[in-house]
Amino acid sequence: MTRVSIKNIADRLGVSSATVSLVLNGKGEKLRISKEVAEKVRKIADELNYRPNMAARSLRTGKTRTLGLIVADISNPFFAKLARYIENIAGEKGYQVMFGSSDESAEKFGRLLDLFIEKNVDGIIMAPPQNSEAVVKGLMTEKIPFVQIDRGIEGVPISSVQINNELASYALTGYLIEQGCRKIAFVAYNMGLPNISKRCTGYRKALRDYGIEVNDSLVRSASYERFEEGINDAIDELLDVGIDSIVFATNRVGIQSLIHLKERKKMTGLQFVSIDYTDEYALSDIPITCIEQPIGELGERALNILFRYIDDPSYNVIEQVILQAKICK
Amino acid sequence: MTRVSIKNIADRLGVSSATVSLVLNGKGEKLRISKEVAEKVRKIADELNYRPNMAARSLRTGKTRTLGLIVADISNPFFAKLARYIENIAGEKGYQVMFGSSDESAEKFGRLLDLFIEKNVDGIIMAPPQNSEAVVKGLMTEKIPFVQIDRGIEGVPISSVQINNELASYALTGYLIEQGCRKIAFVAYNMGLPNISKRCTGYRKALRDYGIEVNDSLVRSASYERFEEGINDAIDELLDVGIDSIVFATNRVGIQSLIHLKERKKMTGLQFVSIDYTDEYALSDIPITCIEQPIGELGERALNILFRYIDDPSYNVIEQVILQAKICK
DNA sequence: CTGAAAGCGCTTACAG
DNA sequence: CTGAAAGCGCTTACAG
Repeated sequence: MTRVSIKNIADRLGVSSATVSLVLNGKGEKLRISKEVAEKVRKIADELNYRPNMAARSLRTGKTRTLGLIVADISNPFFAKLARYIENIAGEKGYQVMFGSSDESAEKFGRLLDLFIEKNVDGIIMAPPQNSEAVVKGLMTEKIPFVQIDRGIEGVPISSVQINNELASYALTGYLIEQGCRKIAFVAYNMGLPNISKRCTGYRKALRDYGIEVNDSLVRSASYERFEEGINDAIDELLDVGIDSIVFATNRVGIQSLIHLKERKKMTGLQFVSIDYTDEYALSDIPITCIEQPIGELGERALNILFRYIDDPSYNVIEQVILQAKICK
Repeated sequence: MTRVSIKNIADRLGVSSATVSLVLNGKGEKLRISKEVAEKVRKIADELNYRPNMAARSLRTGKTRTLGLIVADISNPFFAKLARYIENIAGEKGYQVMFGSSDESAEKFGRLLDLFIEKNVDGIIMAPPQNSEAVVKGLMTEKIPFVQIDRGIEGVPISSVQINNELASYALTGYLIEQGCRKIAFVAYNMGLPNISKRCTGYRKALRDYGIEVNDSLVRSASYERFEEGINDAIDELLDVGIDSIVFATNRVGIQSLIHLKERKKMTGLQFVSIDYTDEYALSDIPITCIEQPIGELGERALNILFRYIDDPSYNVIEQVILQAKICK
């Protein structure tokens, strides 16, 4: 049983497929198709359970009503929540979302980009990994609109939506200092990512501004690929060096660090702050001060920009949005 | 600058577009296109940065190399992880994934299904919500293959992959009883979902088998729509009734319950078990015994079945897979 | 070894 | 008010 097409409906009614198409696309009124014909078309389309074939429509119109979303890892709660917001907003406009996880690999990222382009997505939201400058710049020569989220390639005019990473980290570090901490560690992953590196800058700046010397051995980073071991090693080494507090660059970093500290029974006497808030922190007995990212607003802003590009191909203003993220206790 | 097509390449080389298509699809050898021509085609395709237009290919072949995934909520860690496994396995076979969240609403679920069908996805993985029997049965008349995951419409022959929900719950409840608990509560959401209802059955059965009377006032359920309030109310009421332990039907239920209990400072003296393991539990100070779902295997099994349907349209065996999930401490 | 042609299902200017 | 026709970019049997 093959799917019913516009032509099937047209044949059944003895009208042309153009008529059917116009009616079904709500352009019947404007192009003065008679009410009776329109009614018959709609009725039979309904009866036959007609579903438009988007491949055909896309081929004709060049539009797919599909967006591509490339994150580092869809199973990371931050990106999962972001995906959900994006799905909702896109859905309201009649768009579906295709997703892909880059695992912070520029190669994988590039492959996903190619696939999404081949599938003619109307626009792309992406968190570009390290070393993806060339790939992203290449994308600029395609006609497909895109917006960066959570991070942005440095020094390149591409729209992006992110939080004020430096200030977030600065505020958290300052908070620790005011609590009396002096041996403050900074734990992160993939330090080359622009957002992470800014978080590190904010940490360093806060120390300097408060007259505390920056000790590079207190700045640790795991790699994405060997994440758990990397974090565990970092924590072990920091404990050896001697610290009184830690700034976690992301929730994933914080959770793994706390899990390891708990296993080693070394939670006491340390203070923690973290960028990102998660339920894990709420349930943990260690008080931890967080910067909660406005994930909904990140998604909304990014999609607003993207849809503006999509809806008006002549619109070429670059918007780099930086949201302020505040400490929540 | 419009995208380069097969025809552009053909014109450039003075060959037919058929030749180009064959070469680019690796069928040049078999259909004996000369090595020289093939080489030239590949070279120029590369130079011009040719990208196939999938809309055109799909229209012709009827295939999109895209799968649809419908979960309850992509931001729920269980589904987010599932999505990641599905993405990986699909990706290896050259498929992309489009996702949608039903919010446990049959209407929304039906709409997502329609959209995915119109977009010609090659197959669908789905966690059907309550009251979606009619919609799912309707899908059976379409030619598009699909597999249920995490749950399955009861009494209908459709492939599904899920854990042994009843046994999981039975084991957890039995564990509590053996620890000496007698006033054991069961907290869930949307009790009408087949997987949740089975978890409840397992709980009841364990109590009976151990000779403990089932007290219906200890069985509580929140709705998906008013989740937090529902759980909080359930916990409050249970505390009033008096309990010594709780079986959490899912991690989301468990986390919200624990957050509320913690706020009310009522953690002590209670024992907890939960279906699903999460980092939240690991970091919480309350010992909690879990059934960890084999999410990777769920995804892998579901995709294996789905791809078998996709790759061989004549294959029509229905597979209902039930994985055993064991207690992990 | 390669080309000409049909056709997938739609949309849209054009003609009447 | 409606139809005939072209064309989006591909693939694939067919012919030579």
